[in-house]
Amino acid sequence: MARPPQDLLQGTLDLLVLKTLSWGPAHGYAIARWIQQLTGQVLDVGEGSLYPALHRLEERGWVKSEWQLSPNNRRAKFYQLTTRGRQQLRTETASWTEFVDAVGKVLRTTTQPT
Amino acid sequence: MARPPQDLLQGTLDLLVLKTLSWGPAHGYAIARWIQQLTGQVLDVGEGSLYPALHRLEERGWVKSEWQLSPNNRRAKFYQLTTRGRQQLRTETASWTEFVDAVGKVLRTTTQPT
DNA sequence: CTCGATACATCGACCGTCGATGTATCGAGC
DNA sequence: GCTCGATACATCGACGGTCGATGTATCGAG
Repeated sequence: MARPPQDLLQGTLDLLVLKTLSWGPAHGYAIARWIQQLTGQVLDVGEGSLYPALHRLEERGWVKSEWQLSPNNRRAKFYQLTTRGRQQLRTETASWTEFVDAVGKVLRTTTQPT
Repeated sequence: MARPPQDLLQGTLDLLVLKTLSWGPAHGYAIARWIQQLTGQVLDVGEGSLYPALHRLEERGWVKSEWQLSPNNRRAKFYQLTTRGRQQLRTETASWTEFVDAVGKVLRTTTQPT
């Protein structure tokens, strides 16, 4: 009933994934675990959300993928940012900041505007 | 193509509306204009999003409505927070903060976690 | 040999957003 | 009187992203 931070994930997943990939190439499973770990379980990216997102990003030309072997000797599809993806990351980061600031303005307001 | 802050509105509209109503009763049209004004046009709450949201909040018992006359002498439905709505506002504000912090953590990270 | 973790993927249901569209009234200006 | 823009409500269908469930397969540990 109480809205968990989960539901806020909307529209932010792409940004999160792009940012994660800016640290270097990675495969999906690792991305999900890093985000979860970094945020202390606050953000839990389900695989059912992540893989579609990854495919979406690839289709838009922001990432490209390549099959490789993970450090654990398992086959894994490694994703890496493209040039356009890097540009997109900048754009989305800026939008995110602008958005958070805007919401912050409303949350900090205590009296009715005239 | 570039994701406008608009698309981030997801899941935040309820919070925004609840907060707006915490300043005192208001009708839908005014809520939309206040948010738009406060954020310098960054957030543009369409009426097609706002009215469903308002009805949703009412159905959940977080706001209640009453027909009255606006200062301009037009009929308008004034919404006001209920006790449970006030509680909900607190909860959602906390979630929002937690979420923003979590995303911030990821955005501020520059190296791959181990 | 089994089990848990790793790793990929797809599917349908669900829900909220958004643009378009419609109605009606008030006050201002001509 | 008339028209027009702003005020104010509302609904609709299309769209898109998220999520839980489910399925597959492999590796290494015990």
